[in-house]
Amino acid sequence: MKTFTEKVRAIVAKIPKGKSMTYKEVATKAGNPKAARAVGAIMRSNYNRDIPCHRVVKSDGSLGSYNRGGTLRKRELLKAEGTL
DNA sequence: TAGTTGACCGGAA
DNA sequence: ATTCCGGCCAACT
Repeated sequence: MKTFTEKVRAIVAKIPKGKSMTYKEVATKAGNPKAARAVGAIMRSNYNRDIPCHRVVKSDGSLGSYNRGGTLRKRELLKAEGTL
C-alpha cells in the first residue's frame, strides 16, 4: 500500500493513448473518491514525462488546467495525440 | 503542529 | 446555461 501520491502517479501513467480520465476517476481508483482536488495538486507538483497529466480532465467535460499555457496547451496536446 | 493554498466536485440561486 | 458557496484531500510554509 503506497501513498496516495504514488497511486495517482501510477494510474495516470497507465492511461492509454487516445483516452482521458477525470480527476475524480483517478482519485476514485487511487482509493479516495473525494480527493479529486488532491490529485490536481499532486500533478502540479509531480508532472513528469511518464505521467501524461494532460490526459486527465475535469468531470464537467472541461480540460481543466495545465502548466505552461493552461487549458489551451492541454487542448493542443490532446488533439495532437488523438484523445480529442 | 497548525494554517493556507489549489490543475476539483456537486449542489443551489 | 452561468455564477456562487461549501466541502474534501494532499502538499507547502
